[in-house]
Amino acid sequence: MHPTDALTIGQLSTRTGIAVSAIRYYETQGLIHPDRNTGGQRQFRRADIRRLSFVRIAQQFGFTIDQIAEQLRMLPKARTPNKADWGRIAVKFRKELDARIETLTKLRDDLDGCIGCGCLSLQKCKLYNPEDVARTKGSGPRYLMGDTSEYTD
Amino acid sequence: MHPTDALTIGQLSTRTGIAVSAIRYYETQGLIHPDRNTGGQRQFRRADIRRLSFVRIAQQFGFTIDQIAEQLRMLPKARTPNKADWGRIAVKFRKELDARIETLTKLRDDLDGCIGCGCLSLQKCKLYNPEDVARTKGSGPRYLMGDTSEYTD
DNA sequence: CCTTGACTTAAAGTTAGGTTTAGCAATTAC
DNA sequence: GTAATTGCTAAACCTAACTTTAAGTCAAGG
Repeated sequence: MHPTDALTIGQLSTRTGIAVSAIRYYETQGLIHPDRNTGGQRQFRRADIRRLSFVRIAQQFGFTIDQIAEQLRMLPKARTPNKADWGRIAVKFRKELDARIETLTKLRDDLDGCIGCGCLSLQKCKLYNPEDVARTKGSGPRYLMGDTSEYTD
Repeated sequence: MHPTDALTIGQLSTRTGIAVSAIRYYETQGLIHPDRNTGGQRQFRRADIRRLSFVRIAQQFGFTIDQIAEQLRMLPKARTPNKADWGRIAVKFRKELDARIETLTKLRDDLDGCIGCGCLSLQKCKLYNPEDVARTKGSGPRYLMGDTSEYTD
């Protein structure tokens, strides 16, 4: 029952638990590059199961599709990725994760300070002035925090 | 120059660093409930500065507008919220934060295991089967992880 | 051969959290 | 008093990450 190791999109979906529509979408985003058979249908390899699984894990970690695509581009194109290849990527993710945990922990500690003072005051509260943001735009008492969005005004 | 403590939307925007359009949006989402003057323009109170600042902090923590609105609904409507009121909310957030840090830390530790084995194998890898998710839907070898999205298929 | 089920594309729809635009009214400044 | 600001609403637009729909093609079984 496995003349070749090719998988249809439906089979890949079943094996990974990822919706068919999502898999097609991932192709448009450059996360996977399936071949096509003579009829134009996608043909995946078993290595794509791992690839897609990696995508889901990375998403769980909070990475965007673009960031994930960037990592995947570092995998060898010529051969099937091996342990070491995946390991290198995992190390990068580990670093990112460390950073995020640290940020969140710092935020939590600042919140602890706030529970004590109950202030939430623009001038005094640490929460409004995390060291890693603010300050920069030096224009009086504005800019509470430089959050993820670009439009601070 | 301050006959009453009422603020226009522009003033509130300046004081909080939040765009006027965002403030209007927050009103549609029930985060703030400004009065109107005779001309139909919004009139905010100084307490709204704190309220909006709280919104931004909560967003930094990763909460959605809906979740934030829910918390804000627990503030007293009759009087201006005091330290104790804000403190109670902060405690709830602290708990949520703790949970998130824990999840992320666990994920990181699992990743550490993976760097060692380099597996990323559906059957064996911890990353695919975090204890807190999976299992539930008991239907063969599917459902890698129950991530944030609803459409697992 | 023909039906059924899986697959194809393109385009439109969805949610979150806003921004932008258009056309008009109220305030403020001179 | 009039011009420049600022504010108002409604509706359209934006990005991410997909899903849904429409209309049609391919593959497998009997």
